[in-house]
Amino acid sequence: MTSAPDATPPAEPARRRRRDPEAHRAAILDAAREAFAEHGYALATIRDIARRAGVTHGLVMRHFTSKEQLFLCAVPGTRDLDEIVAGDVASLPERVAAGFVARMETNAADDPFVTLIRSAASNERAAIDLYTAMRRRSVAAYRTVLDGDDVDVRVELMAAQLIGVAFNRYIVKAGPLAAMTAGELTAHLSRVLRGIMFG
Amino acid sequence: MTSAPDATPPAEPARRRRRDPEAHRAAILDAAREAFAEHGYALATIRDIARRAGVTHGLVMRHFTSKEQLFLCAVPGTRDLDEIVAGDVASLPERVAAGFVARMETNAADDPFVTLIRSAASNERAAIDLYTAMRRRSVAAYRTVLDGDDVDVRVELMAAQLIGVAFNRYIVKAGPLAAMTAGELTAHLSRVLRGIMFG
DNA sequence: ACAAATAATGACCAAGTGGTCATCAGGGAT
DNA sequence: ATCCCTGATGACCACTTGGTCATTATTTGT
Repeated sequence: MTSAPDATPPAEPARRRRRDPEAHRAAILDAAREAFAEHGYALATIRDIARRAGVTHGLVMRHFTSKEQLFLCAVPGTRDLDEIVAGDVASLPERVAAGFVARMETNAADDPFVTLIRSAASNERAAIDLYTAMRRRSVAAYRTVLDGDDVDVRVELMAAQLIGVAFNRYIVKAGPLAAMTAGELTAHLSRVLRGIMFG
Repeated sequence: MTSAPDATPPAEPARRRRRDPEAHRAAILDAAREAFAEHGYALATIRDIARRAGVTHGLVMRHFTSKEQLFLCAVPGTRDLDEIVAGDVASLPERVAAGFVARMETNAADDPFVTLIRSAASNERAAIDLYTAMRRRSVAAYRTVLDGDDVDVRVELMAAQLIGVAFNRYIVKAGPLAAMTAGELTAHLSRVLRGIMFG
């Protein structure tokens, strides 16, 4: 019976069992956002998430029932797009570019955009659904200020550009797009998005 | 008619052990290309590849030593880009768009482009390396016909556009970009690429 | 002070992974 | 025919995964 769980590693020998469901739940969600963005849905593991949150993987299951549920709870939809879109149409490309870069630059580490790109690779239903919902919402937002029957296509082409840029700069992190400054990126993106939107 | 021509009974009870290393090697490579494109590096499994190739997973290991080796052998670099690039610069965007769409449309199922996008999501060294090599080669090809100090950036922005489009149309397979015909896609892509390249 | 309620744990499970290896069998050379 | 090299197999290994559940420890109500 040497079932000693772990012979007191130097750090914390008497780690008292905390009892605080709300805090734990929040910690798990944060950890999940991080892990899912870092590895994508399929490759992120519940145990790793539990470790980051400082709890056991059993507790994660207790709170969220399944990996898919956790994913759905942790990864939010797109935020603040409406604010960016609102305004005069002429400068829309600049606002979109600036908004995108600002958002990604401050914390690409657990941005849903990155998460969904990484996750969609695995054909996981949950990820595809979230991605679809996100796209639908984007198109709807743009529709409030743009018109024309090919708005959808143009919005989609802009989204494609952003996906590609995100892929290179924030996922693969190599090449010219990853090397340039945020300002330069914004400038290039403004020009390209303008071309897509109004070209 | 009434007598069943039992050339191939539903299940093969006496599956004789074939001995044909070259054919098997080729079959494994084909199966690997397919599987890696379908699931990405991390999520593709050697056993599944073996199954598709009609051999045992032990044989796959025997031929390729490791999953990473198999990946490197199976996923080739970009082909035929030089031919597309060669020609008058004025119509480059159209040729690139048409070449891209033609290639993806005929067999996106095991295109290295899709494979690398799906694989890079998992931060796998082998995938990242292949992707980097592919990008380097692309830039080199374009450099033979274009000049200017921001060629690299423009090429990268075009690549980003193609990645985004590939992501929507051939990976997620949803939305306007997935719904339109190949011809329409080519037209849109021509316009957008032209804007990126010469805008 | 005690007991009921329940948050948290950790042992456990079946399934699946990449990788190893003793063994077997096909077929060319003799 | 026979031998023997080696292509091919499948049992096996250590490990990881998502998920379950009996136990244990901590609050809270009384």
